[in-house]
Amino acid sequence: MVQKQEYLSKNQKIVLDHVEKANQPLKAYSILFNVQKKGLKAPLQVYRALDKLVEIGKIHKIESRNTFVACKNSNCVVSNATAFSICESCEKVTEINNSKLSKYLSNFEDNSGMKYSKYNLEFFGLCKKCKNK
Amino acid sequence: MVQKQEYLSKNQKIVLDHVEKANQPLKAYSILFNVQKKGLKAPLQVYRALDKLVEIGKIHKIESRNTFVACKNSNCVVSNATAFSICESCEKVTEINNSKLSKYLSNFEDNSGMKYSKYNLEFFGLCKKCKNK
DNA sequence: TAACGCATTGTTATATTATAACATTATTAT
DNA sequence: ATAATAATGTTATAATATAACAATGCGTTA
Repeated sequence: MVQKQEYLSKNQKIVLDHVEKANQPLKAYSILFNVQKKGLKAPLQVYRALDKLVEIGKIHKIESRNTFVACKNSNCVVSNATAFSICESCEKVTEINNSKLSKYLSNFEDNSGMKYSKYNLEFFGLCKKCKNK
Repeated sequence: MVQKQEYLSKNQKIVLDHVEKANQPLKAYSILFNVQKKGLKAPLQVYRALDKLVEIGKIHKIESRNTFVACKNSNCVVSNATAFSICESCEKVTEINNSKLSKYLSNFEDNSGMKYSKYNLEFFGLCKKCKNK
C-alpha cells in the first residue's frame, strides 16, 4: 500500500503532538498557552500550524465549537469527509467512523446537480454518561 | 407556567426581516451595520436577536462561515436537522431539503448507543456556475 | 389591580477567535 | 547555485462573540 508521506515542520509537530495527547478538542489559544514553553509565542504560529494540519487531515476543526481535535482514523489522509458526535452537556466529542454513513454522504447528490467534494457533519445529543444523570 | 413565545420582539423582527431579504448568508456585523438606521446600536442587540431566531428555527447559522441565513423551509419550527450546500468559490449557500437525507440522518445511530437529537451537515463543492468557469 | 416572574432592551466594556502585513530563514526542485 | 516554495517570527489589528448590570415591557395570578 502506497502511503503519502507527510513531513511536518517543527511548529506543526509541536502543535500536532499537543493536540494528539489531549484526547479531546482544544481551543487555539489553549494550545498556544500550552506550547509557549516550546517556543511558539504568537497566535499566528499556532493558527498556521493548525491550518496545515487540518489541510492534510491530521487535525479536524469542530466548527460549531471552534475547537481542534486530532484525527483518530489512522488512514485519514485528507479531511474531506468528517462526522462527529458532540455531547451538549459535557462537550465530549467523538469522531464517527461509519463506512455506511460516509458512503451515503460521499455519494449524495441533490437536485441542484452540484457534486460535493467534501462534507462535515456534526451530531448533537447527550452521551451515555450525561443521559443517566 | 411558562408560555412559548408567539410573537417576535421588535429587534427580532428587524433582524429577521433583514436576513430574509438578503437571500444569502450574512455576517453578524454586516447585519448590525445595516440595521443601525432602525435603532440597533450594539452587537449584543443583534446577537441576542440571532440567538433567539436560531433557537426557534427562523434562522440557521452556517458554522463553517460564521454567517446567518433565513430558513427557507416554511414549516421549519425548530432548527434540529439542517443541511447546506456551500460553494467554495462564490460562497453561495443553499439549504438542502431532502426527506431521504433527513430521515437517514435523524434515524442514524452509531455503536456508541448515543441517540442524537440534532445535527448539522455542510457539503462543500463548486456550484454549477463556478464549475463551468 | 398589584406584584411577581421572566423575556427583552439598552449600554459599556471586554473576551475570544482569527488574520494582515512584512521581513527573514529553511527546504525543495532543477 | 539558484529560483521557487514553504515555513518562521513578529507586531499590530480585524472579526466574532459574550459578561455584567440596570431598566423596561408584558403576561400571569394572587
